[in-house]
Amino acid sequence: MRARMLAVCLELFNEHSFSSVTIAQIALALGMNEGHLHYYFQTKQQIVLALFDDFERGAMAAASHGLDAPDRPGRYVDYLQNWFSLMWGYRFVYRDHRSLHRVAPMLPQRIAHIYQAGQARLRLVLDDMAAAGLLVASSDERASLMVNAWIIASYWIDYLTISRTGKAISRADLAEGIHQINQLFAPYLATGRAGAARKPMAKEKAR
Amino acid sequence: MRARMLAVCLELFNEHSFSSVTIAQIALALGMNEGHLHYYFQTKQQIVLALFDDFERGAMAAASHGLDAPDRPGRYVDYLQNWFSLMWGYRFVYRDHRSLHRVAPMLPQRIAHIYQAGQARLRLVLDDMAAAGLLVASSDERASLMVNAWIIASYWIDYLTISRTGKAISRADLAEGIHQINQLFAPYLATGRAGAARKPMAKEKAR
DNA sequence: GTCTATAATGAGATAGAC
DNA sequence: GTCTATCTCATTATAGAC
Repeated sequence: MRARMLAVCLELFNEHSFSSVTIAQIALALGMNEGHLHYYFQTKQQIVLALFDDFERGAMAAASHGLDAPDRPGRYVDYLQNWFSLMWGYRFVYRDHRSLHRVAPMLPQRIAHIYQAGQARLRLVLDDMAAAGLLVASSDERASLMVNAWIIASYWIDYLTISRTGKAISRADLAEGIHQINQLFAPYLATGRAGAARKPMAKEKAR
Repeated sequence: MRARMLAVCLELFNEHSFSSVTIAQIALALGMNEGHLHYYFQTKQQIVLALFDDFERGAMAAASHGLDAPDRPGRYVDYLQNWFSLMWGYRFVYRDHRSLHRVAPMLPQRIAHIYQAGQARLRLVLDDMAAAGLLVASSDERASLMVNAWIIASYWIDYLTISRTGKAISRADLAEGIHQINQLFAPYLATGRAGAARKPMAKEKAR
């Protein structure tokens, strides 16, 4: 039962927003009484914390995805898609983190922690790629790339939502975001259209 | 009087957030009575609309900044700093646009419009730079660069705020954001450290 | 113009019958 | 477990005296 309730809440929060979805609306969607909902979750905070636990687990898993197979080809693509997929599934966390903050003041710290862990892992992926000769970028360049990639990925959905006012966006629109990230890396890729034009210099060492 | 009130509101909204700052707090900061505040602005919507008008004007001005002197050296730097400065001055608009939406449902459209206009102008700047030989990037590459630059710029403050939980961020932290944008363009710059490594190919035409 | 009530909402949460 | 009724609380907005 709890699982179904959380699934419905996730759906509603993602589709609308955390603050605009009231307990009454959740109860309605569940076909249960408003008061009865409090039988399972006393407060709205408990709902959001339960959902956030799932998100946190997913984020940690996505961040570590493929760390065991550093030089598998296509790992980079998998990694990106995995990450975008998670962000789509829990887009309310990104979009509404300020209203979440209001009802669950401990979340910002946990979000910051996820950011740190995720960015550290992403950095490792880039370092691996550099070591494998797939990416030609200095340590500083990799640092900038990592931050820029992180920002574009994290805010892609929000950016799209604002740009296309009115029109709803779908999971399919993530592809465009992935394309933007690819374009970010293109100049540094050892293979590929744009990267071909850039010859690594002697002073640029992989590590 | 209205001007002073708006200045105080802007300050409060930027510092805290639109939704968490109540009419009572605004009145307190102004040293006036809560009821009396409604004498100047009947609703909170009117306050936010007045502030948004200013932001909109600023945004349009910043977007057009230097369009008349296409090839002035340093124009690019000016443009960026101007834009970041505006975003800092009205950061509550970026940060709290969802709560603004709630009280002023017409804002999303106006924000989308500003995005469109701003992005179109930014695209012109990049085209100018390409035409002047400062930027070596195909039309597609410029399109991607524009979007990525827009996203990084628009969300830099939010990104920092989340990353550095607890610690307040200041106007000085914008420099780092500008650095990230510069790094984004670096591989495509005809001059500059990273760009030096990238030789333009014959098939890459400026336009 | 300025203030003191006070109304009007809208939401989350609780008590207690069944 | 499920429902009805109610409480509390914050916040915006209004009415009207001065």
